[in-house]
Amino acid sequence: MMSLESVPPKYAQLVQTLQRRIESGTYGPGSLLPSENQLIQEFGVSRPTVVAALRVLREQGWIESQQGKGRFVRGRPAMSAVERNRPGQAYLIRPEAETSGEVVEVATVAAPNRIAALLELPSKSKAFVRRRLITDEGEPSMLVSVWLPAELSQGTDLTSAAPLPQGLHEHLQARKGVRFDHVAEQITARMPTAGEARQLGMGKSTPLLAVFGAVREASGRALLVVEVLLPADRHELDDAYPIG
Amino acid sequence: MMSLESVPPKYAQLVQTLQRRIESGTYGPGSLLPSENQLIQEFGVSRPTVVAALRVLREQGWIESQQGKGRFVRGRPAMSAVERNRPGQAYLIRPEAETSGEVVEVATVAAPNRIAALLELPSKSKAFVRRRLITDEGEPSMLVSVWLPAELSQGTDLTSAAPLPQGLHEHLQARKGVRFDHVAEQITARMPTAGEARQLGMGKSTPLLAVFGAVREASGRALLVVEVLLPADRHELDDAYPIG
DNA sequence: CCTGACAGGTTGTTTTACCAAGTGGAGCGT
DNA sequence: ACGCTCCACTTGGTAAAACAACCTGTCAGG
Repeated sequence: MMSLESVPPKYAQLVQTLQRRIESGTYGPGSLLPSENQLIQEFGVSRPTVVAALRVLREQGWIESQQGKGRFVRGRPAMSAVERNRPGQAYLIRPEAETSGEVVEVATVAAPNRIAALLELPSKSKAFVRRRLITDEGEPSMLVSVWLPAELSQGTDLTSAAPLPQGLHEHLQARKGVRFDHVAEQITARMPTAGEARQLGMGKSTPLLAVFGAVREASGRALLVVEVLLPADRHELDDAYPIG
Repeated sequence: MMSLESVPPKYAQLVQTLQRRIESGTYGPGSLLPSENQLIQEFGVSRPTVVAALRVLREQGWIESQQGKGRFVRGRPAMSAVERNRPGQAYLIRPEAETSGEVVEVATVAAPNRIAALLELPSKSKAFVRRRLITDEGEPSMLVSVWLPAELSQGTDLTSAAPLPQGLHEHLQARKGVRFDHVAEQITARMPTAGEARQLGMGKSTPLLAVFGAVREASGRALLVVEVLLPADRHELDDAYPIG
C-alpha cells in the first residue's frame, strides 16, 4: 500500500517553486525576495525548511543574502552547470557504437613524452593506444585517442578493433575496478603531421587544437589519457566560469 | 568590551578539524567516518551542527554519504578550486602596473564579427579596443586586448595609454557601476598575421592560441571581451574538472 | 535641527525533538 | 541449513524554539 513514486522533500519543492518564480519574472532581478517569515506563512512549512531551500538557491547563485536586510534576486545563474564543450568526455561515458567513427589504430607503442608524463610512467615506457577517427555527417571530424598503461589495458576489450558496446568508464570499472573521479586537461595547438592532415581531410596549413585529458581517480593516480585532435577551422572550445 | 576578533561558527570549525584529519591520514581514503552520534559526543555539539559540517564536506567533495551505511572518506578534493590557468583573468583584477608590458594600441574601430557577437552588438558596430603586449623576462609573451562597447568606455581611463593603477573590475565598478559575474570563454587556434608574428617575436608557421573571454554581469548582459593571443609553442592552457 | 537610543525588522547559528528510509546482523522458526 | 522477521544503527528530513548579529526607521532629548 506504499506509494511507489516518492515525493521530493519539501525544501526541494520550494527550491523549484522559487526558481520558477525568478525565471518567470515574478521575482525580478535585484528585487527583494519575501522574508523567511513570509515564505513560512505562504507555504506552511517550518523555518529550517525555508532556510534549507534558500541556502540551495544561494549556493547555486540564484540569490544573494545580506544579514539584516534580506535576500536579493540575482537571476538564473548562467553558470549553474559550467557548461563546457568538453571533447572526449562523451567518449568516457557513451558506448563507441553510439558515435559514428572507425577504429584506425590499436597498438602498444612507446608513450610520447607528454603521455608518459600525464600517466606518471617512466619516459619511453610502453603504453596502449586506441585511436578512433570520428566522423560527422560523413566527414572526418576529429581524432580521439585513448592511452592506457599496459597493465590497465590487459583483460579489457579495448585491444579489439570492434566497437565497445559499453562506455569506457563502465567497462573499466567492471573489468578493473577503477573509478573515474576527475580530469586534468591540457590544451595546446600545433600544426598537423602529414598523416593527420590526410586522415582528417584538412589543409596542411590549418592548425590543430590538441586536448589532453588525464583521467584520474580520487587519490590522484592517473588512469588514462584521452587525446583529442581538432582541426581548428572546424571546432572551437567553450567554457564558462564565475568570477569573484 | 566586545572581542574584536569574531570566532568562526562551530560547524565551520568542525569542517576545518575534519579536513585536517583527512589530510593527515587520521581518516584514510575509503574508510568510514565516525557516525553522527560519535561526532556529537566527541565535539559536544548538537546533531544539526554536525550535519551542517558534514554537508559542507560532502558538497566540497571530501566525503560521500550513503544512507543507512555511513559517510566515506574520499580524500582531499583535487578539484576544489577547479584550478585553471586562465589567461586574461589576472588582467581583470590586477592593476596594469603590476604586470610587465606596454600598451600598443588604444583605438575605436569596427568590431570584428566575433567580438560584435560576444558583445551582442550589431555587426560592424564601433567598439573600443585597448591592446597590450605582455612581456615575460624581457621577451614578448602574449597579446591581451580588451574590447568594450563605445558607451562603456566613455568616462573611463582606458582611453589613455598610461597604465591603469587599478584592476579593470575595480575601475569599471567605480566609474560605471557594473559588476562582473562570470566569463564565457571561447578557445580557438589560427595562424598569426604578419603583424602579430612580428609583435610576438614568433615564427610565422607557429599557430596561435586565441582565447576570447566574454565578461558578463549576473543578468547575462555582456560587458566586455578579453582577447588573449598566445604563441602555441610557448603557452598551453590547463583545466581540471570533476567527472560523475 | 541634529544626535542618539531604541524598537522591530531581517538573516545567521545552535539546540532539542521526532519521524522516515536504508543497511546489516542477530536470532528465531521452519 | 535456510529463510525470515525483527532490531539496532546509520543518514535524511521536518518542526519548534531560542539567541546573536545586523540594518533601518522612529522618536525623544539635546
